[in-house]
Amino acid sequence: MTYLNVRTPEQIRASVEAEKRSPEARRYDVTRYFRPSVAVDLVVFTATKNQLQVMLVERKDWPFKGRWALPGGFVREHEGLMAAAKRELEEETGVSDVYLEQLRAFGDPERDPRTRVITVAHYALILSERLRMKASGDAGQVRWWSIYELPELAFDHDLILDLALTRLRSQIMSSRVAFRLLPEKFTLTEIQKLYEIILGKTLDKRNFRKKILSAGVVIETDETILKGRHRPARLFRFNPEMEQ
Amino acid sequence: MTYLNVRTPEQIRASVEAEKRSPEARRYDVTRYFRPSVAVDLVVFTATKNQLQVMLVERKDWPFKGRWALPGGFVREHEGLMAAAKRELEEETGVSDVYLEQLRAFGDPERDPRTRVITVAHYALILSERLRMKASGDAGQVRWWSIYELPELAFDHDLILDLALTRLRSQIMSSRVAFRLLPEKFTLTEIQKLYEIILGKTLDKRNFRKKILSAGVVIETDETILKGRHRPARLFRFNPEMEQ
DNA sequence: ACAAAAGTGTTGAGAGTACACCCATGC
DNA sequence: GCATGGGTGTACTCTCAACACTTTTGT
Repeated sequence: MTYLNVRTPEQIRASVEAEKRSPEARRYDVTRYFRPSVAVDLVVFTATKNQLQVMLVERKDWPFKGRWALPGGFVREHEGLMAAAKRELEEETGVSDVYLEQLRAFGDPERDPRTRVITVAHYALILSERLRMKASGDAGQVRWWSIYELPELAFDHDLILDLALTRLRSQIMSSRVAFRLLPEKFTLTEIQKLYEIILGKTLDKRNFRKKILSAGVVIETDETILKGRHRPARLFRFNPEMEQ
Repeated sequence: MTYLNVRTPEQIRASVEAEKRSPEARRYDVTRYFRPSVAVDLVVFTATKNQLQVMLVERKDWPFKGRWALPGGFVREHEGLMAAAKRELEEETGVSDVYLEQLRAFGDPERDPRTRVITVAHYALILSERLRMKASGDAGQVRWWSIYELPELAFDHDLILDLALTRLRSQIMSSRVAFRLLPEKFTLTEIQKLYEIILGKTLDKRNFRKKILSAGVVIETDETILKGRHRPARLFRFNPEMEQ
């Protein structure tokens, strides 16, 4: 969309500094309006044990003692939404470079019984092997739950999870996000298993391979891997040119 | 997604009332965290004069005097995000039942030079004939702009508009949103013109008709309309069963 | 030799695309 | 009768889905 004039971060920052100290600033004080708390919540998916799993934390704080919820927390004053989500995820898991994408904001006035909290939901994909989960802050235990055997969730987190799952499934076939859930080198059967876990249905082996290979998203390596008394499988890696 | 347990609004409200007055409430006061201002912004599209047009308001308030921006405003204390967007749109245009959908939240800490404002962007589709735009509140003039001849926009509204346009174009072929931009009865040529305006390219008449008719989204009426010295056109109406 | 997963092609159906002429009307 | 937009069908290509047997290894 080249016909839209997008201001650079430098231009924005310059105007901020120039205008913030203007004598007119006080007259138009927007902070007089109602200000809600703003949080970020994360739907963190991983695929293990033939199940698509989602990360939940057990809340210890009032009024949720013992209820499970999505990891998340409040946005800080000088922090973007994505940055807040990244920080919360790292605090909870110790992992820093993950695939993160915003879903949308949830702002029902009664979604949080404590006070008005608007939350911006994100979803993340993560290799479970990289994880070393730790409890932190107000949160108690952190663990993976199969999406087919979920506990009752706090707030409107069931709605958020539902949306995240729908989004993940609709993106998986048309984009390359699934490769965020795979190690550097993998077999075609491993990718297929992953797709089957995410979509919740079996796929035809020949059609799947044809599609993956003709899409050019994987590159054949000259390595094979042997996992049992049968023919060894060829290893592939993701084609970095297909990042889009 | 039947395996997710979604709480009903009644259940949520009940727990709110039960828990809000608990003696523990004060100990876990979440309002001690930083609270930004939260706004909703609207990308309102219409199609007229062979152009896709977007509604912009001229700001009179500091520090934007004379700059154009998307219509929008702050979310109130007991108001959902969609409700806030609807209210702002009605204040600005007098029109109440429009198609509205959330895009996503924009929260760059420096997107607003006055203070930290997180905005939840929405897009709307509206029949321009129904409009009676009025200036209101802090806003000056309101008018339609062709998406191909836009002024420089305030804030990050160029980014938001860009996203809305991309979303509209990708939804138009797979969903029924386009019919929100048409009167009750219309000719097939009128729909085609609308699609061409939105997508910014010409379409093949025979293929377009084949697709629209076989999708079952329109119902033939027994009326025709005569607009010039040529064969009269058949009028169709939207099939309400295809709402999805 | 056999168990177990890896690997490999063809066919039919449906969707999308390209393309050109007759029809009904007002003037 | 002619100008103007309304209305119609066919052929090709490409994508998707269904479907079964051979290969390579360890034991």
